[in-house]
Amino acid sequence: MRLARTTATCHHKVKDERVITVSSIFYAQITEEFRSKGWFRFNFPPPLIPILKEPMPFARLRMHFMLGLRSKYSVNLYQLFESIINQHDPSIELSVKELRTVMGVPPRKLTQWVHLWQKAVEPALEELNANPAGSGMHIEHDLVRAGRGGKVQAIKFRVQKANERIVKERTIAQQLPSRKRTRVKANDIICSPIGIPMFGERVYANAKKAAPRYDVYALEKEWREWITNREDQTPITNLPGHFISFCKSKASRYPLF
DNA sequence: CGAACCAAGACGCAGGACCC
DNA sequence: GGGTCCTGCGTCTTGGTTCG
Repeated sequence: MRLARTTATCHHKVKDERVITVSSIFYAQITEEFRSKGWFRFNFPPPLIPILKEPMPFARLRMHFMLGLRSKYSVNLYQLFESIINQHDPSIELSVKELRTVMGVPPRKLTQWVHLWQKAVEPALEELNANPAGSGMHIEHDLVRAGRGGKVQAIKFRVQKANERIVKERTIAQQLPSRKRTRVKANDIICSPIGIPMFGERVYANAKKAAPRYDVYALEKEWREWITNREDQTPITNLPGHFISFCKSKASRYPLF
């Protein structure tokens, strides 16, 4: 319940137009019977789905490492670097103003470059580079100068994965099943707490087509009981397809008019 | 509960070097 | 020559923790 009340605010673009989306992170609807059996069914709000499907804004953070960082500026820079490290070109150039925003420097604080550098940027880079095994990365930088005195205009960061991270990611990639062998689409199954997984909206939509006028959720309950109690416990490779066939068979034998 | 302590963060200054 | 940077140092503020 608490999670369902958590809201997300996303700044993104829709057809070259800047949009702010404010939404709950998911909504939940479940019968008392399913709840008593330990099932939890949730759906993502429609405005959030295209945002969640876009992988670029997301990064996998190492929380144990992040929590050990001493400076708030180290934390913010670490999040930035994790967001670009998997890109083809894992580098980013930020103006001083953008750097201040990214690092979360309050307005009218560290206004001189020397202070920003000495007290925020340099200590943060040193902290992240001091433990490449923990951060999983190594960061290099170049200062972009211009004008009299060579005033710093921008800073370019280049992020490299640490060797341990490269080896680990290769190992994980080798352990993943081949995509060609994956018959069930990811959208078809929402979560799998125990036993038979719950289905996504696409499966229910197809089930409604297969069994018009039927309550597909009641059919699902019937199907799950049958699956659980059947004598022949041969594994079913395509559960969503099996459920839809069950609905189709039921509707053809007992059509509702 | 309040004082003492500590670390992080913020800011200032001096002197020298560099760039336009 | 003026503007800016860097290094090094010191001081102050703030927030959190520890201890009596």
